[in-house]
Amino acid sequence: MAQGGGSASATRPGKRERLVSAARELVYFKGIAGTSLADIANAADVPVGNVYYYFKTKNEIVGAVVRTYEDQLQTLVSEVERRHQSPEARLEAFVAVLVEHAVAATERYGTQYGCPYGTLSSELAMRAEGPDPLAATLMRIQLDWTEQQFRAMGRADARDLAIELLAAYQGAAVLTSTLGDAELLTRRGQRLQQWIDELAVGRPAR
Amino acid sequence: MAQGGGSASATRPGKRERLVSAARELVYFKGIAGTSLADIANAADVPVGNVYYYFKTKNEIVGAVVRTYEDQLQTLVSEVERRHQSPEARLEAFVAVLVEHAVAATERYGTQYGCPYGTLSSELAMRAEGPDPLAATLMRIQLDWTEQQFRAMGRADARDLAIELLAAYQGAAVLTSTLGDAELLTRRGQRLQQWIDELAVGRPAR
DNA sequence: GTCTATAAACGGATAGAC
DNA sequence: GTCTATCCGTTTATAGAC
Repeated sequence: MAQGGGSASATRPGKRERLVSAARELVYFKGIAGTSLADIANAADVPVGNVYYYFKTKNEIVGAVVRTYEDQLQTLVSEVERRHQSPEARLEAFVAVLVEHAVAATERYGTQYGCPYGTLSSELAMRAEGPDPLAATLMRIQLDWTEQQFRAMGRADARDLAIELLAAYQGAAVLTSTLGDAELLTRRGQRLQQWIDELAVGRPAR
Repeated sequence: MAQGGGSASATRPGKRERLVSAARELVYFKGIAGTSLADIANAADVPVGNVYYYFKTKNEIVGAVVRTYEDQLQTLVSEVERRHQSPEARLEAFVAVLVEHAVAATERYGTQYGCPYGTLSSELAMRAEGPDPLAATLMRIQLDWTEQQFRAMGRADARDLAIELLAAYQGAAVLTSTLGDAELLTRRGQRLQQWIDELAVGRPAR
């Protein structure tokens, strides 16, 4: 299968990586359905038909993009765990990074976009007939890790809190992109961090 | 323009209404991009090419769908205001209806779908170049009404609370559809109502 | 006013030359 | 292993018959 899988030590950028990278960007901005293979190939500076040498189907490219996000999330939480000791500090840092990413995308381009994980997962869930495991993965990774932090804080309702936190962030991202208000996400992120703080201080059951 | 606009007293179902109704359903389940004019015409029992007699373009149909949702939201809040006096009761009823709608859609079909307003608005925001007023309308209507209720409760931070409430609901809808967990939305809805209760009781600033 | 037939463009995907 | 040329289905949209 071509020249090495994903994170292998390649000798150069590699067309496969370029394709996935371009696909990720385009899918984030225009959605899966709104992104054609020609768009991807064009953005990656790869001949159109040549795409099929690296991926047998469009869905396979989307799968690779999801895989990229999985890795990114894994790296993200590892980094957060390395830099912060307490679960509450880790959660706050996690929220901060998510918000930063979205804001960074906004500054690079004109309009306001939502959470990459959320929009991609939503579209995957919609295009699938029944429940789609691929659509759930990214959310579940975040959910599991967040729950773990709340549990480390001694919360018995860790799962519910994890759902509450992620839902709050995802919803804020939706409002941000639909209203086109970049500041909304930042403000909501700060309030979420405040909420985490309050949970950490005491108030056992809420 | 054919036989009467929207809510006029027509003599029969009418093809235009059938088209919009079919479009609304399909767009909810498959998204705008995932729904073709042939799908819509087929579901509405209208010849494919004939669609263009009623709508000049696909975007126009989508616009009509959005318009439908606007009316539905207007009816919804009017009904809620008629049935409930206190702002907190109104907010709780509003949340209850939103959750009910999503759950009803789940029971009619197999899989779990998100909030119709949210998914549609998100897709509209994504397909537009710059900020899209159409994408913002549905959210803004809900936001304004919700803010109004919080203000009636004497909250100075009414706008922030409105954003918090809607974001919490939208996020729960995203998680629900991506995880395929129907119960999640119901549970989150109950917690939101509880939260509204607590705000009503006292705790002025939070 | 209603519908059929069809155009024009684009999408994903393939065969096969280099 | 890399790229070109192309096929075929689908999609939006139109022209024009009834």
